[in-house]
Amino acid sequence: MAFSSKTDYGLVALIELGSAYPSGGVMQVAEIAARQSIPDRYLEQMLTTLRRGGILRSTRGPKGGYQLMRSPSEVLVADVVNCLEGESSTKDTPTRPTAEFQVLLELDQQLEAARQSLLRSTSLQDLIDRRDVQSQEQSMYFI
Amino acid sequence: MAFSSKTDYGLVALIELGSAYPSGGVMQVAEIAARQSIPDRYLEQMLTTLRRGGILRSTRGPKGGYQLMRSPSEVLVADVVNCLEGESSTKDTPTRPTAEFQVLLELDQQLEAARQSLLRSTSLQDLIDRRDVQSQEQSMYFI
DNA sequence: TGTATTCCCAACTACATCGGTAGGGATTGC
DNA sequence: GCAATCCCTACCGATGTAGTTGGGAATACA
Repeated sequence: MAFSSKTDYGLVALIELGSAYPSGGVMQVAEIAARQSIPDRYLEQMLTTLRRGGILRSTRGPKGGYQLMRSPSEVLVADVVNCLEGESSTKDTPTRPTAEFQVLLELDQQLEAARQSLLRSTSLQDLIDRRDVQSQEQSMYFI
Repeated sequence: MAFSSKTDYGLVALIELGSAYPSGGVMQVAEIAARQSIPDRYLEQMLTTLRRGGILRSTRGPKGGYQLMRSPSEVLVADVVNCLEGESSTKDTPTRPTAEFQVLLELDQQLEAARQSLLRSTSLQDLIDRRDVQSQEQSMYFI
């Protein structure tokens, strides 16, 4: 049960922006899209959503772009995921009648709680660190 | 992030069959479907899948029906969920190139592991017990 | 002031999946 | 033989996913 492509794209974009954060931290859609080989006009939509969600700020015109509102360690993966996949509106459970369905509802809430707990315990900075560790390991093969 | 209706229907059907297990434990599709108010011709498909998955056994003809292959405490919710939603084949990750996507893949595997862990720690008998406890609580209101 | 650059907003499309319906066949008990 | 039951497979409409596209509005810079 993977993330949707929206969520994936949004997260990798934020990893890029988070990596740039210490040094100014402004990047343009086209730049991020090129580095990650994803469609730029599509990525634009995710960044717009993240801006509306208070995670990014944008500047228009030449030399414009996007940057993080907070530092990478203050952005939780849960924030991002909820922002990006909360999108498709408003499906509250139609509440099936029987006790059996009720039990499944509880089980489902248990699963969702576990998921949120993991997502809340991971920050953007954690993802950046993992990427850096991994890149390091990768380069070891060439020694 | 709820279960699909297939998974829901399959699980409630198994709760019904599990409750009947001590006393013979044969029930017919139409019977289960009526008790849970779900479309019988649709439920048929889920029970077929569960039979192919080795969770149910079936008998045809008059007085036929379905029954559990193992006792409810030997059937894990993980078995059922994997059987029912493993269905729609063939989606192996197209393996995105960058290190950033790799990190997301790991995170996703972490989430999936947590989910499976919870589903593996819950048996059909557990669900039956929870339903019974809940029905008990429900009836307390009428004292 | 003009113009290129960048983000902004919204509509449109192709395709897959979901939830369900439907037709007809195979087995079995009576 | 015949009715009950499961079995297999095709089909269908609605919804969601993964984009594409067509413009508009702000801004740096000449």
